[in-house]
Amino acid sequence: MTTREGGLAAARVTPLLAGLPARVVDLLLAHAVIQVLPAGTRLFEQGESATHLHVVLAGRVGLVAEAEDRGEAVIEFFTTGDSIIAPAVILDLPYLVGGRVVEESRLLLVPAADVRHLLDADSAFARTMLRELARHWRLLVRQLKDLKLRGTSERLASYLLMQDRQADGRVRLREERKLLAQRLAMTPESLSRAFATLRDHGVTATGRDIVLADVERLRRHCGFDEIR
Amino acid sequence: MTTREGGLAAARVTPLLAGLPARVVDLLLAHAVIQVLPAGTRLFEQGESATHLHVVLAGRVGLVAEAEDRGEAVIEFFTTGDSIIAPAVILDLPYLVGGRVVEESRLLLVPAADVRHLLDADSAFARTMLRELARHWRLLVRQLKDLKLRGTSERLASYLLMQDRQADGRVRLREERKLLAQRLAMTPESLSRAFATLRDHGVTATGRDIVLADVERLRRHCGFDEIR
DNA sequence: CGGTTGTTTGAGGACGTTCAAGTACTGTGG
DNA sequence: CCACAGTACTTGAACGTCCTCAAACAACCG
Repeated sequence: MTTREGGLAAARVTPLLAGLPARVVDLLLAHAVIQVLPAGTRLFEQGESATHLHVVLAGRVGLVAEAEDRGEAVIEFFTTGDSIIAPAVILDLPYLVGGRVVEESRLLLVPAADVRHLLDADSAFARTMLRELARHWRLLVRQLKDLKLRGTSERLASYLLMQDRQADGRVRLREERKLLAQRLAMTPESLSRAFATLRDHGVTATGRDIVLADVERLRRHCGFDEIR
Repeated sequence: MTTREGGLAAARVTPLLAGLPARVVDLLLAHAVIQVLPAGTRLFEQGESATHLHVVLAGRVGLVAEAEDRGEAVIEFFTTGDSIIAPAVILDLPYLVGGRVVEESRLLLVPAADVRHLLDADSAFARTMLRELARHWRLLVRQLKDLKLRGTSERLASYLLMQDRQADGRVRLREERKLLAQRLAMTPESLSRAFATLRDHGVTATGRDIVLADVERLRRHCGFDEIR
């Protein structure tokens, strides 16, 4: 499904484009395409050369790593406002990971060459992208900390606390548990047991709705980082 | 130990600064400082607010995560030409990780405010930084793949292959094994056993000098990614 | 040369995976 | 609206990997 004009107007309010001069945005959108894709769609595969910058306008996508005989692992999920695989586009290198639609999503696809050109030509765009990359860099570092320092139930707790943006103790999982398990570097079985463990720490799960009754306790359980 | 002028001249040939107009470099170096620091020096701690961009002019530094009762983990090592913790500086957020000197190093410290100012003012600098961040982003993604998809000896193999820049099968470890173990998310004991396992795959270790007799075999052992 | 620190090896145990059932959802057609 | 199929999730038991603890050995440094 491919729309132009109509959808492109909506793309202009994306954090990535919002602050930019109209002239620049026009150049970026000149050859851009909007796609609305169902869950499960494979956007690109690792090893392919970077053809487009993908911007998530709505929905949820995941970056997926695979190795022979070792199955798949989710590197990270991205949502509304995130641009993904910018590094491959910037460096003009093949994708290190594959892209998968986790939940029906509306995506903006900007040709890689256009992105590279505008990054050079427009410093406001470069600045915005820089901040975006810096933010994502910290996401990955936080995840590495979790993997290297914490066990399964602690990683789950850390993830849930992270998702609780409003800090009201209510989290809605936007991915199926199999994928969440792959993101958290454990099997679905271990994820299930991790949830069981967290029940003793005030976490109740009803389907995809999670309630964190005692956020403070959870933080203590996983040694949560205040640092955003 | 703090030097100015003399050392600052040498800093101009750093990849980060080399391609930039002299006027910009002058601004960056105006309040910058060069420090030569011995192994073990703690550069900054996680949670502190970002005061300086650190550029490694020579030597080796590590980013270290710590959590109570869980010890320390090395997120990544950086060497000559790398700038570290740029994300914290760019976003003006506290460091997510601590900085440690792994091997005596010469560092360039640029005040965070100067960096942010120049990032806004000079698009060439922004572009350089963007590429640097993109490169580092891919380093972290590669590491996440290793952690999520591979076992101990495979992670070690992957690391050794990565260090073998000239692809001649000769690697010199630039960090003590305890730190390498922390970077690879395993104990020193497990690292030792991982080396033992790799002996059967043509890896001989004499102190810090490693010889990879059969690179092809090693790649197969760990499902090595060609993707740079 | 003795003390300190780093590395290896072994034994036992914890955590997480695998394999195998069983239970609960979800959506579809009758 | 219910029956049913297919999928997702949970639970249990056995296993394996990696960690912990402990000791021996090697390397380094004053």
